[in-house]
Amino acid sequence: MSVYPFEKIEQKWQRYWDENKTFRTSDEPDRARPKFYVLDMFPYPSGAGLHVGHPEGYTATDIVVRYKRMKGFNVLHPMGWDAFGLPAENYALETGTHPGVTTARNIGRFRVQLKSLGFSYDWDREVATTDPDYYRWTQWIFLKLYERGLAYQAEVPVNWCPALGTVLANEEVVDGKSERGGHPVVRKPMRQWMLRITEYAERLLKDLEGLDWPESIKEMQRNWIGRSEGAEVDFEVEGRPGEKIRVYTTRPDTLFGATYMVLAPEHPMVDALTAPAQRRAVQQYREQASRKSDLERTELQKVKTGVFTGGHAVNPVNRAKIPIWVADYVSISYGTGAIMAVPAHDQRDYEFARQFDIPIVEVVAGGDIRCAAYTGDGVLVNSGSEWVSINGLPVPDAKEKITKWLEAQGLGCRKVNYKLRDWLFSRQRYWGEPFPIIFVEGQPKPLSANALPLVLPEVESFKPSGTGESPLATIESWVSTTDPETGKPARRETNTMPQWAGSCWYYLRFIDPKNDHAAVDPVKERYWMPVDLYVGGAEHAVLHLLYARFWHKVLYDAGVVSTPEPFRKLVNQGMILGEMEYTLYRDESGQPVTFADEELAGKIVREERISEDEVEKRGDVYFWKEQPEIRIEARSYKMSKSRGNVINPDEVVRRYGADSLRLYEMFMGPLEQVKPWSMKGVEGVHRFLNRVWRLFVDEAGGSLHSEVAGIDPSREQQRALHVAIKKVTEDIEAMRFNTAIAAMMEFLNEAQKWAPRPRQVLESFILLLAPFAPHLAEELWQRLGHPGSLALESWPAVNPEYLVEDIMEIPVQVNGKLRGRVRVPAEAAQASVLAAARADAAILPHLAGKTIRKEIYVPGRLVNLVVG
RNA sequence: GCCGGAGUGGCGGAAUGGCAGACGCACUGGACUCAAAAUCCAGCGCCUGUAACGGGCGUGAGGGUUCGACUCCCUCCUCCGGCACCA
Repeated sequence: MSVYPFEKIEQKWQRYWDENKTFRTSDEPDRARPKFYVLDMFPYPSGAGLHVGHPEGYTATDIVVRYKRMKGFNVLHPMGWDAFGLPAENYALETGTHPGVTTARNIGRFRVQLKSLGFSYDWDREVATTDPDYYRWTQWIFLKLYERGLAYQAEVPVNWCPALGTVLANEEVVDGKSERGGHPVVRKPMRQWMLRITEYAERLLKDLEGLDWPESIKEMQRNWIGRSEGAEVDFEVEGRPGEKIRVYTTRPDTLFGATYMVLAPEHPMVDALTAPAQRRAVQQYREQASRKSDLERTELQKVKTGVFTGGHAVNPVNRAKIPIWVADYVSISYGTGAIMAVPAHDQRDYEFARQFDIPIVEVVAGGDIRCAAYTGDGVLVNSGSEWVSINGLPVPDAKEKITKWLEAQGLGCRKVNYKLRDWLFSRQRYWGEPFPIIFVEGQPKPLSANALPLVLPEVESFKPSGTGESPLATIESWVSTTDPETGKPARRETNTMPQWAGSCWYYLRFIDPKNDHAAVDPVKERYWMPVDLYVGGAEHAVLHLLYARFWHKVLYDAGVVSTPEPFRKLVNQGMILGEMEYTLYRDESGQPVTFADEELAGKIVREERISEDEVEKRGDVYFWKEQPEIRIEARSYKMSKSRGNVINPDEVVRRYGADSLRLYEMFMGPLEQVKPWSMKGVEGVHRFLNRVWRLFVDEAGGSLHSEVAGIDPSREQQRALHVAIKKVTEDIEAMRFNTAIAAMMEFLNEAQKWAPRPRQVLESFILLLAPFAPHLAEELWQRLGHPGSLALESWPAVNPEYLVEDIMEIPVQVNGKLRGRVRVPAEAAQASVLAAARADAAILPHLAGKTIRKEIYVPGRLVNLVVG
């Protein structure tokens, strides 16, 4: 049961902050104060409303922001909406409701929910990616990309669903069928816009080094970019003088071990190389491959497939003739689309060679190629010819020598490759930013910047056009236009931009959200950038963060922004799982069974939720108390509607208040970690807030508690306070919110014993609590007699003088085992501490009859006596 | 398969070379109450002996470094996340 009127207090202060614009950040840069820009990943305003994962990161940043404000920083902390996207469009398809209507409704709900949690955003800076005043500048940035040759068109396969008459996003395709309806999906090439992110691959890779990001995220980006060093080598084609096949390899040292060559099925030279006898087989194979999606190609990896073309290539190092195969384990989009296959030293080539009985020649000693490919280091063997030899060299030297030789002979060259592909930047959808492009006589032409925004037109129906084009293609009056320069007839681009576009630069717009002359004012940009702290989910580890970095670098090159990287420090909050669940399994006859056995047997089992006290743990395993031989599955699951374990933050706020929700989410454990929800845990922190309330307010709830007095605090009281100040300050700086809260709980446990309670100490404590539970803190601050908000009060400073104790208790170990403790004055010297330890009653028996061989004293921490 | 991260009481977690289990939850006992809830007080890793009070074991497993290891090094196991024919 609650004693403190959190509902009244929270509404009161939310209204106060709103009306007084307490958290408004001035439009003009404030050079007198250091700036601090804290950004949350803005949400997609879904119809389901906020889930408990949102407030996790948002509370963390809010604590940092409120703390920094009190520390005297000029803080920027904005919020907005990533509002384009598929769900609204799909909803429009089902109900006929305009996505703009749905989006506005959802934004309204999200805003109310976020405000109800007391986050200190500057709401005057709110932006939505769907607002024409916003996407005008998204389109403008696209023009910058286009001008710089970074946007181009290409024919690219899409997921085409004939039954739905539309193109589907990858996540809408499940096992080759449409997610909605289960209709077959095929791959069909369509004209698309691409962004040349590959041009920035090297910089995107290199600039990761200087970022204060989690190592795992940097590593994921590095893997995604996938830089490799190697060589391109030209192979002549036998019987076709002058024609060459270029391959890419990271192992030029193994050239002498190349026993065949593989071309991707889509390789342009396949036809020319195919011998008449093989033509049928090759054609059939290529057709088959073209129908497979990338996923199928890789998922059927158990058995490698391929077909011999009948043609041969000539190995440039020894003039050996090797057969040319076509196989789909080689991809056209990486390297040159052709490889030299060295089965002895490449796992994939090894499998293929085994499959088709192709010779395997060892060229690096160290493995046993009869059993497996050897990819390790070693010394080169079998690697000489009358033209060149690398025998006897270790792998790195062999690479170097052969590459130099190839370059000198004009047969090849050093080459760096990336796994990163260009970014497919168009979608055949309505609810996205229109491209500021028209086609005049079939040629693309950018609109001029002052023609922006190109507003999304109203449309009769959100049904797909049926041709695979976006619904925009059906609005002839919009598509058909004239070139404003020449007056010639023109047609508009009907593709729209992907959802990533708007989120690629929103952090810049927050700096200057109302500017209608520029995306962002350069003076303000230089003041605020880079973002000092960016918090969001790890699901955006690669795509959003890589795309945003790419755009940022383009804008940097274009002189629009002043920093090469947008986000200085990045933190990922961990997912919040549902409550712990204990599951008992029963077979068809209702008999309880141990879940692991039944899973293996593949039998049908029925799940039954049971409560925690029906379960007992033995070792690492949980058992059912009723039948102790039956094992129970104990784990927590991702929250999902279907599992019915979703926690609604509104409900938590209603029952315990926003401060309790905030505090609980921070108290659960380290921010970055995955952790299960526990309603009991919410009650725990709620009790803590109640106790804080009762420290200040009497039973009747009206006035200040009579024990709160303007007296001088004792040394012990000062000490309790300053220990808390130190811990909370350090923990906020390091974003260890769970231990900061624990420190405040420890303080409260002490302070509850005090009567009377010195007001000065209590006031400092309220300031410590304020970033975590701002509503309660504001209310108590006011009741202590302060007019207005505490948001800009100074953060309490630690006085180290209060941290030292007069007497310290030093644990004493004998041979590393704790045997007692001695109490000595704080300033005691090593010799006297050791003497006290040796003389201690608890220690003496352990020293009896033994010699002290070594004495260790860690000042203020511990004594260890080594005896023998 | 490869790359990251993590394994600590009944549960969430704390301690990053120096007293393992802070803080919270759950649980047990007590106070208050006609009673219950709330609140307050006390206890709470496991085993073991006991009169006060000890002793042994213990941070996924095994080994190593050190006066001393949850913490550092090596090998292995399990779980989570990401990538997966990238030549």
